[in-house]
Amino acid sequence: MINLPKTYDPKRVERKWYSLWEERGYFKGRTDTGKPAYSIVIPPPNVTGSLHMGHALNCTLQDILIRWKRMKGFNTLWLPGTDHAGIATQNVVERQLAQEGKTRKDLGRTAFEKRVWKWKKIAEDNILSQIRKLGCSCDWSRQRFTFDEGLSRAVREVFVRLYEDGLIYKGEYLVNWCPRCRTAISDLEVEFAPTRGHLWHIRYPVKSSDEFLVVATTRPETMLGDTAVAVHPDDGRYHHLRGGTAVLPLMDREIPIIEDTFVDREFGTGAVKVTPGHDPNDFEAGRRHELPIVKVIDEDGRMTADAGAFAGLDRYRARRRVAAELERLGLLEKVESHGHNVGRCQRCSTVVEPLVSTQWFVRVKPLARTALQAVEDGSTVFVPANYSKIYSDWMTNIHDWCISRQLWWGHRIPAWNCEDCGHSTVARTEPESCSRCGSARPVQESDVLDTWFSSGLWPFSTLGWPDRTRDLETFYPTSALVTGFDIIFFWVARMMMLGLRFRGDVPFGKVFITGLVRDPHGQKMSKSKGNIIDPLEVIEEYGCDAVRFTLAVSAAPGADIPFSISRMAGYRAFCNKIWNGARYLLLNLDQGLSAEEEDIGRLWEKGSLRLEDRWILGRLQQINQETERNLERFFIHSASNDLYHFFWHEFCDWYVELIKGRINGGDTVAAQVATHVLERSLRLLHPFVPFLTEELWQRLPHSGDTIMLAPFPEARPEWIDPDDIERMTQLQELITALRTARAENNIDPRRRLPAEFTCPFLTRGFLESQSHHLKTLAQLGEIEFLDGLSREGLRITGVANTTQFSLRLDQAIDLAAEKDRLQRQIGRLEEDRIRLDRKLDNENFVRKAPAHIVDGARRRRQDVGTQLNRLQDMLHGLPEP
RNA sequence: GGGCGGUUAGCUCAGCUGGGAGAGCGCCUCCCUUACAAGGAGGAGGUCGGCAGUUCGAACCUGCCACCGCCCACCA
Repeated sequence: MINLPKTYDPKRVERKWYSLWEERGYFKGRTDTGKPAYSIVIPPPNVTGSLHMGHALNCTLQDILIRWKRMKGFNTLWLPGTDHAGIATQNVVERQLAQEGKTRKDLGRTAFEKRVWKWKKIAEDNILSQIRKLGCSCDWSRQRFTFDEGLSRAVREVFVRLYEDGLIYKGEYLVNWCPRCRTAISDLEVEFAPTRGHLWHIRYPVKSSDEFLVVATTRPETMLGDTAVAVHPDDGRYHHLRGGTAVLPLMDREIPIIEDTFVDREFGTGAVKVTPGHDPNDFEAGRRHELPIVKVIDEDGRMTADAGAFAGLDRYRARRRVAAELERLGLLEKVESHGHNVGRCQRCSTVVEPLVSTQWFVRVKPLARTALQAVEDGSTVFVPANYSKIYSDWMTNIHDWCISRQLWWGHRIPAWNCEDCGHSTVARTEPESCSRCGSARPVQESDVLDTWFSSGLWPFSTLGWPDRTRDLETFYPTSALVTGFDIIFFWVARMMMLGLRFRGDVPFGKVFITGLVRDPHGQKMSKSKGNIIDPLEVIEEYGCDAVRFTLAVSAAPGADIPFSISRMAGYRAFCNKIWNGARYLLLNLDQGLSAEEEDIGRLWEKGSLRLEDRWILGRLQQINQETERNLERFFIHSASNDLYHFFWHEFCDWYVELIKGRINGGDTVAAQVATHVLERSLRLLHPFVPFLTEELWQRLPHSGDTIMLAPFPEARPEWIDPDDIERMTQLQELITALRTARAENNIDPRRRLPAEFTCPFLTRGFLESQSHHLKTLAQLGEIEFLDGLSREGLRITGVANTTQFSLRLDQAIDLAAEKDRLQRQIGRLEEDRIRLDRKLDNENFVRKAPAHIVDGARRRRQDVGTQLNRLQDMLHGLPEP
């Protein structure tokens, strides 16, 4: 006897199967097969901590795709790995050090790097075990890390080639600087937030005049670095000052009054102080007008020696002091409250300081052109499609990318600076001498690369590039990328540019953009709100398959996902339902029964199948087709939802209930069909709920070692018979109407009631053939078919489609309630009748609408008429209360 | 300042190519019927944000408006 517990126990099952799958090498991609490849590279999680719900969603979706394609016979590869995440990881470790009262400088670079590597190991082990707990079928033999030996080689190769092609340059420019992280960051790493501040109006004396030029600024401390005042060339108010000079207060520096169209005449006084050293606009203006740059704020956010009396002060302190000093001198005209955007460091929220420094940049325009083209011509397709516009807009307006970081954790820039002539020699390996002056004293650049530089290579660096490997040949370009909208620019765009540049082909054919996983009320999950749901905790409590299914069914493309615990409980129940549906069949099955497609085909041809068999087989084919279609277009929410409904509410609720009598009577046909449908359903469900389906599949008759490698079912459209499905629907509606009538009259569900039916001739034949089902599922006794219903005795009555029924009672019912029920039903039908009449009376509708729509309306109108007549009849037939 | 998305049942959301408004959870009634109480049967609940237009027909297409959210942008 088969021993299956009454409820599904995920823990036991999950432990068992994952290690077996992995040990047997089922996850491995191959290079020695003629099968078409389907590959995905994981968006590598940062080694900063543990996985959150977003990762769980992302991984689940990828695993669904990979498992599906694997079953479809593709040579699949899902390549896992992690990201060294430069600045983010360095910050994590620095925080740990701070707990010990230390800074990274106390350790020194080498010891600090060692410390980060130690942490990396811990975080990575943790992350990888979490990915395994999610059931992900990654090829662990190909696991990569953005900072491992091979990938570092790829990074150097790319850097050198870009440099040689003139696409990387070093120079002194204004960059975004984080004074806390003490590094330059890219434009993307600055997050702007509306902030309430002030607008200081400052009087700049005009040289050789009593006049003042009033400028407005939100950052008075930067005035110390002003090297001009700008007005609009068409601004009549200032024409008399053309070519003039202003005297910078506090510094007593003479600065020119320049004219430039970047000035907005409407804003403030129409005169702008120009600080090329600390403002992006002013920097540009400074270059146009060849203005000197005075750097008054340093890398720590303190005032430099060039800030005169304010040197050494923190920038905010300096702001207050400058304002106070101006006030004292009567040069502060007014201070207004002012709202504006302030940029902060993405990693630490410190207010970013624009300052001039020497950095390395990628000239991205040439790269962006190809990357733009590839999306326009459909080589890479975004799902949902509207993201391609967001991508294109960004690519079109792209600025050069600052790639150097003054950090310790990351790929050292492969450039060696000459101690003698200052030249940078860029090379794949350490050069013996300076490439310009030949000096033997080149020292490697201490800066590291932006972490996205290495992740931008991920789709090919992980496959062995720059070597020409079988892996590259087989799996590049990858098939799909699954990722969040938040890293389209950071990551997707860079991969597109670099993939096209170095592989001559897009890195992926499809980009599936997922939304944000939110808390059950649609709020963003965050530590401060305390509403974080830990994937591991819910897996522990509800089982991996329930968590996966919840994520899958919620994942409408591009939409955010409120992760609902109550919903997950519902899907855990679904897992249990699958378990018990299978359990029922297994407990009642003959061992050795064969339920392969050919067996069912023979039964079909011999005509041994009954209506319910043909119906469920037809529905299975339809669901199979739909699942395929939906997965193909990344409608994972629809695919999973359809399967849910089919398995539970069609297979279990109807089919299994319909055949119980046959099963008890030893009908092997029913057993075969049921087993077949179950086995196919498990395969269809496997990508979504891998553990449960494997566990059950192993107990069913089949060939093969694992459901993972069993073929994904292919629909047989010839098994879809619309007539069967239509008739079955009618039967279901009648049974439901009978149940409703009983329930609403509070009839004991166990009591069998004798029934009379009146219906059209054709329906009668059909119902007679299905009367056993009516008896079982609606708890009926004797059934009679009459031309008109008799009226004697106590009865409850009802109607479904064209069939009228009457159930004889031997107990009193609440006549008022029954009357009320009939009237409600009549009311609803009356509304339908009016609506349909209006439609059909409309000549235009009849003339212009497609024939099948008009026919459908006519048929419905007829049915509604019949039902109404019958209900009226019944209502009048009710005895007075 | 530009761009994108959303507004559907008490809650959270589906609704594909325009043609009888759906799911899960919650709520109410009945039932522990030997697959499953993490279950079964039934029920209540919606002017599909507003207005206008296109159409025989609009939750769906178009325009305007309102509110919410997101992204991008150098307004001192």
